[in-house]
Amino acid sequence: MDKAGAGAKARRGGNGGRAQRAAQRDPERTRASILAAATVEFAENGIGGARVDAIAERAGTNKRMLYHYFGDKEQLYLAVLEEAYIGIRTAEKTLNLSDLAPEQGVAELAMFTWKYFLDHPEFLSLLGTENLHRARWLRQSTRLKELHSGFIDKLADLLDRGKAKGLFRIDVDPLNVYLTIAALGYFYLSNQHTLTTIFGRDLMDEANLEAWKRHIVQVTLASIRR
Amino acid sequence: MDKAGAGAKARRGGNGGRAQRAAQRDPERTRASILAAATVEFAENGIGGARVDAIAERAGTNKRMLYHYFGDKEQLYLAVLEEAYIGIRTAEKTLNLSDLAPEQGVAELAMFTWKYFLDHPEFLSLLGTENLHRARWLRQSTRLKELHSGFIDKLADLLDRGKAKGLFRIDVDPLNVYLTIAALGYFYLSNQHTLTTIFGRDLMDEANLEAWKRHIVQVTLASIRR
DNA sequence: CACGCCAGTAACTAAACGGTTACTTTGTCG
DNA sequence: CGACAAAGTAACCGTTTAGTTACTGGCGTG
Repeated sequence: MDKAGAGAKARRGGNGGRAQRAAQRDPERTRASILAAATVEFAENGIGGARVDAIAERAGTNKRMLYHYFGDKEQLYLAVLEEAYIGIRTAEKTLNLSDLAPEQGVAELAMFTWKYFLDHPEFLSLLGTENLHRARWLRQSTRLKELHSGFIDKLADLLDRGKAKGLFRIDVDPLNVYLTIAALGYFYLSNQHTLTTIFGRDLMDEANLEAWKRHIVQVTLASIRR
Repeated sequence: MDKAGAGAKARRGGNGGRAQRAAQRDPERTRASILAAATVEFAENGIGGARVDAIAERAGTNKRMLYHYFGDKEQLYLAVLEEAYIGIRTAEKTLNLSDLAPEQGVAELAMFTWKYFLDHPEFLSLLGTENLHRARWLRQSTRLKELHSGFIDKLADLLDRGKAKGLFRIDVDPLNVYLTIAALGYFYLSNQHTLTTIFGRDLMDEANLEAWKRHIVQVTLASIRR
């Protein structure tokens, strides 16, 4: 219907200044919009509840294209999962901990993780789905195996500096610190619906979100200080 | 095949000593075995991935009985969820915190929660499924709404005693303490597969499990002490 | 400038799925 | 005993689902 409307995506660069209006035919855009639609569908319904037809419709295309670009439902899911992990790994790189004082650095890491989880509920949901299936797709993905988190090494340096200054206990384990931060953020957000129902407190209220962020920082720091 | 073998379930009590061998026809047992099979199936596959035929087969019966006792797939799922919540609430009652010293009590609560999660992976999985669907069935269940956790009140008393003795900070919030304990246990276990894959450490190794239990206690206490 | 290739469409298919029907078996109670 | 109710079975049904086929239309290249 509104084919002309949107993007004005130009394929400038690389091909000698041939700036021309985007065609109705645009493989990159089609592929991207299928991926975006699939991310929503898989995040909302899990892998068993996701519908291929729904993805195609949401993407504004049809099933044939979906199979053309991604092979089948499972490979599409894998592409979604890979993109989600690439997203957080990319974001992680923007965080520079090496310039900060140890306590400040841990606080920044905690707040960064919290904000990322808060801004990307689909990532949390996909993690949940992937764990339900015992990381079946994650394990099978060569791309993702290479893409390990840089956090742990950075965090280890930060903690070492804190230990040297006598701020942190010497037996503090970097992975445990990261797991602590991730656990506090993940559980609060991913289980918000059952928790809100049972405890009758709206966890997504602005004030409560802010309080929990401070709680994560406080708990993390309290657990590593001498 | 082995119909005669197992249960020797007797319907003693309440019916005037009429102790007789369990018949092949046993509504209670059939219902229970459907429920048990459904718990496994829903926990393993989520609601969208669970198969009614698989449940019937696993239960050693057929679909007609499943529909006879539970109505439809969604009501069966609700029954499974209700039973899971009843399970943890029942277990909670065995825990007596009022006789313990404040720090000891918090430690007991943390270890109890950890052990319950560790022993009941299906409960964690069902929680995940329920949250994926925004607590749709939990909210709709009148039975579960009445069944709120007794923990928070008990914990509040315990914390108050600790505050009076000058052990805990006065601004400590009972729900936050419980969320902290639950978060640390839930995340570690429910995300074990992706975490193990990415960080290359077997989180379910006996030594690591024990270390994480101590970690939960330590973190929780460190976060509430003055 | 036409030819081949790739993006895109819509209608189709076979299998799987949730749910039902028609029927048999077993235990209970007047 | 016999009749009624509830437990149990298996075959069946209509719909939904993942995946495919047969086709159309636009774009770059030789």
